[in-house]
Amino acid sequence: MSQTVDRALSILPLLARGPADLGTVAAELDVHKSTALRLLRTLHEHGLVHRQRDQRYRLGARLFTLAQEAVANLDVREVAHAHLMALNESCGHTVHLAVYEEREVLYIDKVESRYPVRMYSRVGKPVPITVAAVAKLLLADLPEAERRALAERLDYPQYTPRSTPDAAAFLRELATVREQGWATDLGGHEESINCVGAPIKGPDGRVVAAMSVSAPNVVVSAEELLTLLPHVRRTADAISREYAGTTPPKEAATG
Amino acid sequence: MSQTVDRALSILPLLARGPADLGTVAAELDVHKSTALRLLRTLHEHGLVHRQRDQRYRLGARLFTLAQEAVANLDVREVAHAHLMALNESCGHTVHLAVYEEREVLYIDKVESRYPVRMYSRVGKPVPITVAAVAKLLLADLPEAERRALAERLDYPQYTPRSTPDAAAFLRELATVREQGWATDLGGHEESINCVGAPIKGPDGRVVAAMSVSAPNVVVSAEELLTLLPHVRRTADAISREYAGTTPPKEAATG
DNA sequence: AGTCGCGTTGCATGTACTGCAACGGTCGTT
DNA sequence: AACGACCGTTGCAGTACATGCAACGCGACT
Repeated sequence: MSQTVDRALSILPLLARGPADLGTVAAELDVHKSTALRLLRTLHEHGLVHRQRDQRYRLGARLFTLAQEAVANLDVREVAHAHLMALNESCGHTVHLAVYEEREVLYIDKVESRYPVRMYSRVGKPVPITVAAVAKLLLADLPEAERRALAERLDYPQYTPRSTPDAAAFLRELATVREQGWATDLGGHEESINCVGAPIKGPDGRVVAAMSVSAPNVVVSAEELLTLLPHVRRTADAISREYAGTTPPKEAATG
Repeated sequence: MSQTVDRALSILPLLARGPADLGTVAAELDVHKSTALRLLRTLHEHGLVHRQRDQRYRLGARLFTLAQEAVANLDVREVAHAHLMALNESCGHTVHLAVYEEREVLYIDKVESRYPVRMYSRVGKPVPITVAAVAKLLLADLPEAERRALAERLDYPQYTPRSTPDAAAFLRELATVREQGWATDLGGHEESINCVGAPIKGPDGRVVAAMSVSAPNVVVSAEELLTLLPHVRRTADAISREYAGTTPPKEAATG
């Protein structure tokens, strides 16, 4: 809505692809060099971009600090962390915590597997939204209209033969998930990786986050992993209760 | 330099302190509500701020993604990680990796101690710049003029009696560090915590990052920790060599 | 030494940002 | 249930401010 700011912010994802010099930035924004310069300078003053010795621009450290503070505001994460650690202690597998925001699902915490074979993922990375167990849990709770609209607009990449094929199938899956109160991803993203997840609910009953346990076939079979379901659900419920306790009753905080 | 962008970006640190509504933001920026609205909308479209259910604004998830991608561009981190893990495996203590950028030093990687008593720190958090071993290493390598100017401008908080007292002492310390090629922090930040660190150098010999091992007194004494120095230096040198190998010879990348 | 490329600066033009005032919805109150 | 207060939102006129141009300075490469 604000042209200047819009242009300035467009520089960030551009630099996320790697360092760039002034000319490149100006060309990509389709503005004059002097314009790009002033925008970059402003970003620089705020620490969002950094100028390296060869004069090219990179994303800056302040982004780190901000992201850090952003996550600090997500109270669920604080509450959940200890529970996730405990779950990891007892089962040994990778544990994830994720939230939904602005048509994206992303991991906000992770406890690494104690097994040598680990799943690749990273806190802050968007989650494959059509297949991940945590994504299903979070989307299943969206208001009907929003859920339907989102499902229609998504891409359905066929990571594996078991990936969700299309919007219709996805919506059916979400209905099931909402009804049963838990979700799985059985090789829908990576052929050999399975996940079981459960929702974390706020005091108003709405899903504020989702957690899952993931393990590769080579460590435990899908059936064995499913035996962890009660444990996962108990953990999620425990987090929900503690979260309800710490959250000011009226505050409808997302995360 | 660009008023509009400047104002828009000022919103981010403001929201980092916690969610805020439109009126608050407008008041803090000292602009009209409608102006604040348009800025917030633009930030929103780019995913940098998120609107929660109570209509208040929070920092958004895209910040995470960007920070994530920013760090992915720091090649030192990629190279260093395995070495840091190995060092942690062998000694068990907390291992940190840090870089200098825009008058700040910050942790970009960390391997947690295997001992129950752990040092508090967080990736992305600014480092106490006048006392931390990694900060000394990074600042010691700055060009004379910049180093001196920075030292004069810093605050010297007395965390403990052994904290660096003033600019003169700090500059002397940096000279020593530069000469000996390693640094310590013996209770200068937290009374009971000691660190030993060594620099990681780029192909041109300049310090691109610094690493350190930290442990509380209750686990090992300062003397014991110092016996790890050769090990730490060997690790830092190994990273330097590998980094020199992977870095295009001409690229003067900061991180 | 000369030329090319890139970042930088000052300035005139006009665009798009600003603040105002009025509207509409929601919540809390009487 | 009706009223009032509050907050977010919209359209608009004026003008501050962002834009692009052209010229300069600097360093690298030939």
